[in-house]
Amino acid sequence: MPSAAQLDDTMLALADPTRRAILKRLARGEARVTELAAPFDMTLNAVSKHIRVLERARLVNRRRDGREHILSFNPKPLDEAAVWIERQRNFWNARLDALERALREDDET
Amino acid sequence: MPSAAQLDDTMLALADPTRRAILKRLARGEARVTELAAPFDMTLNAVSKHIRVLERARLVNRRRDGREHILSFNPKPLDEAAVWIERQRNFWNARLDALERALREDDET
DNA sequence: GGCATATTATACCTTTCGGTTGAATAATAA
DNA sequence: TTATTATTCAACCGAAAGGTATAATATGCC
Repeated sequence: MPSAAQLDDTMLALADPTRRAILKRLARGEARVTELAAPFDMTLNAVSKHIRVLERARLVNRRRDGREHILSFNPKPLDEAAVWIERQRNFWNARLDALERALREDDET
Repeated sequence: MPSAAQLDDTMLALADPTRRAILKRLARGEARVTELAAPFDMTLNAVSKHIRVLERARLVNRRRDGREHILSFNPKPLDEAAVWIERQRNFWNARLDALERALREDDET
């Protein structure tokens, strides 16, 4: 059961194209900060901040190897977000099913 | 193929507990603005703004009936968000599978 | 030691967020 | 017509987002 605050953090982290791109990259394997920053037309500092947002959401873990910080992907919060989304979809579908049932009953009278 | 901007809007809309609660309510059926606002300890105006954010993300549709605005749930952007999340998870799992295969091959030598 | 490299910290700026209050608009009811 | 009800609009506020430039902190290398 993901807390509301955890979902807030996760969704917020996903609500930015730079951060989604970083995650995409990390889903394929670890990387250092500089490597992650390379594709982007912004300061290393800005990317560093984006990484911190991803860390706050626990989507990214940091390990230090000398002066290099090595980032890795943690899918767990993504799972929790997916569960929330799936649940709403289920409620929605259940409602449509009930509506359909009701219409069918109506037909039979 | 959801545009980056569409995903931005969707994720941002989901990154707030009030808006998630509103969506949850709407997944069970339409409601008016006042009805949606009732459970929350904030101004009707604030809720009205949250609804606008949900509309911008196309998660909510508005229909007018006299002076009442009737809001309904649109699951489409939720589907697109789920697809994005699922895709990252797949990349991640593929990577783990490859790692496992590599380890197994190593065993056989 | 001294210099280059990897990364964060701090301070600052502009825009957006989430909320408020108070006024405007539109539709219904008396 | 005059209230009352449903909703938005507009202005404002403090806090956070997303970016910059510059300084600080480690670590690695000669």
